Amino acid sequence: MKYDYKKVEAKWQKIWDEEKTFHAEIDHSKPKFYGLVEFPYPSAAGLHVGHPRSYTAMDTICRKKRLEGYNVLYPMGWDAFGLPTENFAMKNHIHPEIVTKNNVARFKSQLKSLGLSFDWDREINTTDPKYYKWTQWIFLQLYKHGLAYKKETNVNYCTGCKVVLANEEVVNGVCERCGSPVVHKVKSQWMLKITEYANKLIDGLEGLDYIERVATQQKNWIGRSYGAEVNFGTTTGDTLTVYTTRCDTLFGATYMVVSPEHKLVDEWIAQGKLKNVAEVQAYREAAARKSDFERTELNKEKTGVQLDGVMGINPVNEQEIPIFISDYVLATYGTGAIMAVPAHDTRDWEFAKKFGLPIIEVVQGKDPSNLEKEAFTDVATGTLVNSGFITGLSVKDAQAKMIAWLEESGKGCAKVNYKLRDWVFSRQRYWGEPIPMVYCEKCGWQPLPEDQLPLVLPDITDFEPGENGESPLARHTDWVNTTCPCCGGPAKRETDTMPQWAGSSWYFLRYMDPHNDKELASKEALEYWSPVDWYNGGMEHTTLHLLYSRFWHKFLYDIGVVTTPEPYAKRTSHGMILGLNPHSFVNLPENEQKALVEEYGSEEAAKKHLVEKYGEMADHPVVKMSKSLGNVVNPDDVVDEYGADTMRLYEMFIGDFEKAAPWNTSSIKGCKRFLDRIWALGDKIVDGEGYRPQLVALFHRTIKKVGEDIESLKANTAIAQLMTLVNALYDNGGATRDELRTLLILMNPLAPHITEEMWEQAGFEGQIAHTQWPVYEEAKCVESTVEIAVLVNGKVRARFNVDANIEAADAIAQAKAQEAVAAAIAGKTIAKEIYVPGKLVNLAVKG
RNA sequence: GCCGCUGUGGCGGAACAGGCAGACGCAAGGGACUUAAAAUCCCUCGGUGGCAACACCGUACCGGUUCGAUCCCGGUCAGCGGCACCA
Repeated sequence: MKYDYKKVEAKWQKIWDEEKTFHAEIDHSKPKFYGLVEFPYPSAAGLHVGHPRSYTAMDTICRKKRLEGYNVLYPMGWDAFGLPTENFAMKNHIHPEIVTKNNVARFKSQLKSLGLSFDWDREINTTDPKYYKWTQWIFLQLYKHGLAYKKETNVNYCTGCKVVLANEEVVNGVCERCGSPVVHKVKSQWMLKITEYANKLIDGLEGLDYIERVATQQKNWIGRSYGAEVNFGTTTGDTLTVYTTRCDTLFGATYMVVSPEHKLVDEWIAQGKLKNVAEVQAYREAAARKSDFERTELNKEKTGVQLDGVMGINPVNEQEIPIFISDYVLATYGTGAIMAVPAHDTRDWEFAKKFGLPIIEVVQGKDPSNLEKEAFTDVATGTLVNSGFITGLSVKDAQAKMIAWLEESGKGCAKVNYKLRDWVFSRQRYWGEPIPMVYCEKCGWQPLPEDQLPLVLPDITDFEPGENGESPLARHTDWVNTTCPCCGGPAKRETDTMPQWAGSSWYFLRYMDPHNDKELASKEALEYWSPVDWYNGGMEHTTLHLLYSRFWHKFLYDIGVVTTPEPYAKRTSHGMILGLNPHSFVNLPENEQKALVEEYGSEEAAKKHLVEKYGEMADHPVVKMSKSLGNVVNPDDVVDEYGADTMRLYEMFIGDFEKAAPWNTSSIKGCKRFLDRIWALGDKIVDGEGYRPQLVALFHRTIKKVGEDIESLKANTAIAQLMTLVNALYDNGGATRDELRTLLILMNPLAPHITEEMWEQAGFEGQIAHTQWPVYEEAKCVESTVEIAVLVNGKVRARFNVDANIEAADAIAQAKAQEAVAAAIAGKTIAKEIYVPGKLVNLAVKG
C-alpha cells in the first residue's frame, strides 16, 4: 500500500495536539532539558525554508531527549513588534495588531504542519500587554539601578522618508528602503548602560559551551584592550589625557591629535588661545557634516588642522610637541585624544608623512631604514631604543616599567577600554513597547509606578511618523498628557517606544512560567528550568540579540530576580539555506548555455555578458533566496508535495549544519524515496527474534552513531547511517519485528509521523513518543571477522579476512603470506612492520 | 588593514584521535518491468591507459615531519563571514 503522508501527518498532528503529548510540567523526578530556538518575527511573507533548519534540528534533539527520559521544555513564540509590520500596516491601512494576529496564525499553522514538538501551551507573544508588562518592568528596574538614562545623541535621519532609522536600517550610508541619504540629527534618546557589563560579558563567556566563532565574535565586538592613560601637559597649563595601548613608545610621540569634538578645543577657542580659529572651526564643521558613507570610505586620506598657539608637553621628556585636530581620532573611544607615534602606528605614520612631522624610532626592528616605507608595528620582536629608562627592554617589559613609572609619578595609570557603546534604546515608532517614563517640568523624568503596568499602547490609526522624526504617539495628546507620579502635577509621557531587541532579551524566561501575572516567572520555575541547556540560532544575532539578552540576564541576576549568572549554557549556530541563482551561467538549462556560448563566442564571454546584464551576483551560482530573483522556496509547497517528514529529513540531510547550504529540489527526492522504502519494510516482516546474527553489529553501531550524531548536530551522517541500515535490511529480505521496532524508534526524532503510524500498524504497544531510546553495547558494535588491508610502502597490495581478535604477530605473518604481498616484498628488506588492529598491516621495505 | 572560517568527484557532502580517500544521497549513463510515461528494481559512475586482471596519478598549490598525511608543521594562492581609523 502506498504511503498517504497527508492523511497520516494530519492524524498524528491532531493526536499530539489533543493529547498534549509535548506539554512540559515541572517534575523533580526527572532530569530537565530546556532546548531553545530563536522565536521568529512573524512577517507577512510567512515561513521561509531557513526557519525549519534550526527548529527541526532542535526538535530532533528534544524528541530524542524525551525518549531518553528527560523532562523536555521546547517552547515557541512570536517576536512580533517591529518596523516591517508597522510599514505593512501603514501601506494597507490595517492596524498592526491585526497584521500581527494574521501573521502569527499563518506562521503557527505552518509550524504545526511540520510536526514540531513545541509545547504550545507556553506560546508567548511580545506584543501581548501581559507579556510586555514585564518588558516594561525590567526597564524600570534598569532605570532604578542607574542603567537607563537619557542622553542627547546623534541619530540616523532619512531625508526621504523623514524618519529616524535604526542603525541596522542604514546600509552604506543610505536608507535601506528608499535609498535617500541619511544624515545625523541630535536627539534625546534613552540609553542602556551595557558598557557597565562589558567586563562581565567577556569574562562570563569562560566556562560556557558556546561554539568558538560566537564567543570570539562577542569578544571582538566588546573589544576589551589593556593600556594606559597618560596625562600630557600643555603650554596653556591644561592637562590633555590620552589613551594608549603602547605606552612603551612614549618617547617616540612626536605630536598629538584630538577629535574634532574634543572639549579642550572649545575651551581654547573661548579663551582666545588659538591663532587659527577660523580654520579650526571650518574643519570641525566639515567633520560634523560628513555622512556615514564618507566616514566609512576605504583608504581615506588623512586630514587635519594644527591647533596653532598650543603645544603639548610629553611627560617623559618634557618635550613640546604640536597638537592637531583630525577626524581619524574618534570622540567616543578612550579620551578622544591620542599621542601619535608615527614610527610604530600605521595611521600616525600616514598622517606624519602627509604633514611632514618627525618620525622617531623607539622600537627597533630588523631594518630601521624601512621606517621610510612603513611603520614598524610588531610587538613580539622589537627592542626599545632611544627611550631613556626603558631602552633595551622588550616591548612587554617596557610597558610594565612605564606603567609603574606613570603611576608612581602621578602622570598616568593603567586603563582598560572597550569598543562596546551604550545601547540606544529609543525608537520613534508606534509598534513597540511604550517606555514607561513620565516627564514633569518640576520633578524631571519619573518612572511610572509599577502598579500602573502595563502601559498599554493607545489604539490609534495614524502610524506615520511626525515631521522631524517624532513618534506618532506624540500627536495623541490625550495619551501623552498625564499626571506626575511624584508631585501629581501635569506631566507628559515618553512617546518613544522600545527597539525590537527589548522583547527578545528575556523571552526564554517567560517560557518557564508564561501565565504568571505576579512576576515575570516564579522562583520555582526559574530554579527548575534555568539555564537554557541549549540555544541554537543564527550567527547574525551574535553581537546584538545574544549580547543584549546576556546583559539583561546578568542584570536580573545581580538584582536577585533570576537564579543563574548566564542565560544559555550552550549556544550553537546553523548556516543559512541559500537558493540557486537563476542568472548564473552554470544554473542555466543546457540549451540556453549553448545558445549563449554560440552568441558570444565562448563560455567566458557568455559569463561576462551575464555579469553585465545582471550585475556581479551573476557570478555566484548560490545566493540568498530573494523575491526579486524568484528563487524563494516556500515550505508549504514542499510539505504539500512531499510531506512534512520528507521536508524535515531533507533539512537535516542537506549538509553540514553549521555551513550555508543551497536548497536543491531534486535532492529532496532521495529523502522521499528513503521514507517510502522504510514504509515498504512494514510489509516485509521476516521470522526471527531480536537482531539476526549478520545484523547485530550493524544495529549496535547504528544505535550508537544515530544517538551521538543527533546530539552533535550531525543529523546528516545519522541519516546516512540509517540509510545504510535500511539497505542492509533489504539485502537480507526485510526486517524481524524487533529490528523494525528499533529502526522505528531511531527514525522517530527525524520523521515522527511515518514512524508512529508504522508503529501502530505493526501493533507495538502505545506510541513511540512514550517509549524508550534503545541501548547499544560497545562490545557488540564490532564484527567478529574483519577485513585487513595489507599495504607495502603505503600502497594496498592485498586484503584478507580474519578473526577480529587476531594477535599482531599472526596478522603480520598472514599478511606476508598473501600472494601479491609476497611478490612485492620478495628480495627486499623489511624495515618496519605496523599492525593497526582490525584495519591494516603496513610493511615498510627497502632495496 | 585586523579577527575568524573554509578549500575533497558533475553536485550536496563522508572519513574516530595520523591508518584502505570519496560513506550516504543527488544528477548522469546503461539495462529490466511497462502499449507508454511515472514509480520501482539491477548495473556503472574521481582521472588517464588497458578487452581485462591491473598500472599510474589524485583531497587548492609548494615544501617538511612520519612506516603512513585530506588530517600535523612552514609557506603560497583562492573563496566566505565579522569588525573596520577603537590609538
